[in-house]
Amino acid sequence: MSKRILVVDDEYEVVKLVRAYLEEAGFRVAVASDGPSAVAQFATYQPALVILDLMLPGLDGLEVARRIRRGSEVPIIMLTARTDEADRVAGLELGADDYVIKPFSARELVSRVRAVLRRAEGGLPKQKLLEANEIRVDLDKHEVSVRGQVVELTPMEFDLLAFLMQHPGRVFTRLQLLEAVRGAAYESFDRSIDAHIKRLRQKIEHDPKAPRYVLTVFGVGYKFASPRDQL
Amino acid sequence: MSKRILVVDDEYEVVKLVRAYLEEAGFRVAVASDGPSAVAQFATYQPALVILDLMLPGLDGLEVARRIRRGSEVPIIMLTARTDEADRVAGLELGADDYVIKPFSARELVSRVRAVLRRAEGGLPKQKLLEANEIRVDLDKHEVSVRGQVVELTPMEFDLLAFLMQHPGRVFTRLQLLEAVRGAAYESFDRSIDAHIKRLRQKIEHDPKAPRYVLTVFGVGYKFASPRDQL
DNA sequence: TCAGTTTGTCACAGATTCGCCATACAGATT
DNA sequence: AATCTGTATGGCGAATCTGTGACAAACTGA
Repeated sequence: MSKRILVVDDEYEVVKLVRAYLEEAGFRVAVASDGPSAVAQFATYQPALVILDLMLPGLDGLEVARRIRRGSEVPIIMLTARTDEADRVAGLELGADDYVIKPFSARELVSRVRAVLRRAEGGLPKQKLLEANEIRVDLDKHEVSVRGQVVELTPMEFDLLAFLMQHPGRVFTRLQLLEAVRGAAYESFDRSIDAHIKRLRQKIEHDPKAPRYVLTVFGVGYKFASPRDQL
Repeated sequence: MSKRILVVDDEYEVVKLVRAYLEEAGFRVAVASDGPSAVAQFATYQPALVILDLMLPGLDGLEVARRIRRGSEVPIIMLTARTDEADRVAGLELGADDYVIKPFSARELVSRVRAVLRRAEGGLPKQKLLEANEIRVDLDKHEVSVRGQVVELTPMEFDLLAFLMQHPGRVFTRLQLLEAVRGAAYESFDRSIDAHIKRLRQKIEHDPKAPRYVLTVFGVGYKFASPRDQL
């Protein structure tokens, strides 16, 4: 009972490669090369997962995602261009389960497919709401609130907070944070993280001078307070 | 215990730059400028990762990759020209783990190297929790607790403790400890270790005067008590 | 284009940690 | 016991790390 996967991309070479890898990994694969046929294929083929290029002729990739989401909770992995921050955010807002930045390695793609499927069938309801005491992050709505008050964060601030909250207690170096939030292609010095942390604290901490959530680990980096710490 | 990386490229300037960045990032680097010597170097040097230019004189880069793959699962990062979609795809088919498009930023390359290595070794479950009786060290959270009580350590103290606990029972000289904790070429008086040990004991030992965990080996150095000793 | 955001960088102040010294203590050697 | 070598400790200035405000650059959306 191998799983079915729908691959939507208009570059023949990419499709061929991805298909080969996925089939080798034991999946059954269907392919669509444009938006309308993707939607059609999805309806008839009922895949367990969709891999979707955001750049499509005809119907835009985001639009395809929207239509699929309209009637299904199927996991979606987005393929995006390296630079396209805006698309990435938009994709996540639509509930993409993961995204892979082009150019990607086929190996990596397969391992992400496995990871996403594992998560999906693990019965774990997708974690789209991060909470810690009085702070709430809604990944779907891309919205943060503190004590019920909605707080406006910049993309960088939001990504930082979301990432840290997904690993409470764990310490990350500035480089790790840059990489997590900006991908491998970042071009800035790691101290720029300090500035973002500062701005973030000013927006979500009650007393930014004595932070309770976004904590500094001297000589290492930053972490989100683990539940115990917040007491 | 820094990782070895093999860089294969025929452009001297590129190699020089990449090597400088990688070494600064703490890797050891070997270089080859053509296919045959790349294969030879790979065999003798046994790197943890290979960075491979697809455009090589003599033996083609793809061929090099094929030969390396024949006997090894070592991660490979390909360097490709921007335009060459076909090569890119071919490279991935051979199981390259990532590829970087020329011209690339050296910084990006380094961070991709880190990412690929992290993924590669991520497979093996690594010991991220060190325990000994009542002392617990969580490497991820960068947190130490004694009898459930969290203890604040400075970076030096934390690194020392973590290192010693990873080799319980084994004795290290002060110089070895300095090197392990501060990296190879570190100049400082090895007696400074004494001070760190002292402060460490005061934080984690029940009776710092009669330590049970961080033990002195007279005339040699220090060790973490082996399980037997702690009884 | 232009105004308003967002982000990156710099410089400096404040906080923390480290290296090292002087000295006291402990273990080895005769 | 006397002596010598090695280790522990307290403390202080130097070195390192972080927080912050200011400003410039990059980016967005009208």
